[in-house]
Amino acid sequence: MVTPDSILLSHKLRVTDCRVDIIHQFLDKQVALAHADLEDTLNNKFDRVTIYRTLKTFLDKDLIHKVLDDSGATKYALCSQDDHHDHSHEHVHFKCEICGETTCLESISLPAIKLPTGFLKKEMNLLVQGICEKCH
Amino acid sequence: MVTPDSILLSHKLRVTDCRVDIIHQFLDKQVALAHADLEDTLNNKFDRVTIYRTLKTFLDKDLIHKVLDDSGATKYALCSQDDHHDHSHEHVHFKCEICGETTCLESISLPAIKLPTGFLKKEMNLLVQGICEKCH
DNA sequence: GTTTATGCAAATTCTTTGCAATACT
DNA sequence: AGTATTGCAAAGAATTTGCATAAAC
Repeated sequence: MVTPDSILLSHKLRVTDCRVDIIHQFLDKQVALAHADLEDTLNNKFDRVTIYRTLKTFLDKDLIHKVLDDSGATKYALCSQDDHHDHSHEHVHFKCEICGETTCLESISLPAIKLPTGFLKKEMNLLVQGICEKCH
Repeated sequence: MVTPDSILLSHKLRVTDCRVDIIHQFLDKQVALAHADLEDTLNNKFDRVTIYRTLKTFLDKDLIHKVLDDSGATKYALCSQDDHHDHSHEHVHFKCEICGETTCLESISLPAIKLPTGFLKKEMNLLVQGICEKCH
């Protein structure tokens, strides 16, 4: 079973309140979160700086990844905990222009893209924008 | 022929030095530019604030569009000046992780994506990251 | 002449850094 | 006990706002 503690331990990170709470947020809400979202939800339980540092640590340890967004704010989402070995970052995300939420569309796979000669592909991110089921 | 002046006039914007210079940058370099890039290149010719406001105006008038980037900096590129009518924003961009440049791959078209029920697609952006021809 | 854009100053917001105190293993 | 994490203060970037001056039409 996937819990904040098991995620932290498997990534060789110490179990602290702040880290557990932040992972909880990602597990609960199945949407991408920005620093400000976490600050709001955890309402002053932790210092703003601690949240910044926690996100950076998670990013370094490949526990979360950045989610593209055109709003200017950097958003993050949990990396899939299954494929620890092949660290494929092929993501399809959907951003609703009404509620602003970004959801990860795990079910959809990215089609192959043929790049011009000389270009080497390492990672692909597809962001679809429109209106989500809830706001429809 | 596409000139800064013609672009400005067709978008019902006044022709000013700052606007002309910024459009020149976009036409010259065929890569996405951030505010800081423009500030550097135009080296103190215009106030930092004026560049911010110019970018916002261009964005509002659909003269430029945001280009997705995971670095945190907001990047922009000219909208294609041909299809003024069908304002399709289907973009494929390539970001080199060595030089950091983002190029618009006009030649590549985006494959169709089938969204789950209830989702309405309006815009799609594909960002491919890797190593570009120059840095190869 | 009227309207819009610019420059400057200053206010906000966002993010990072240093260091002592605290919590984790 | 030893190492990593947190909170606080403060510094540094990035972005926005107000207002008087200057430029465009």
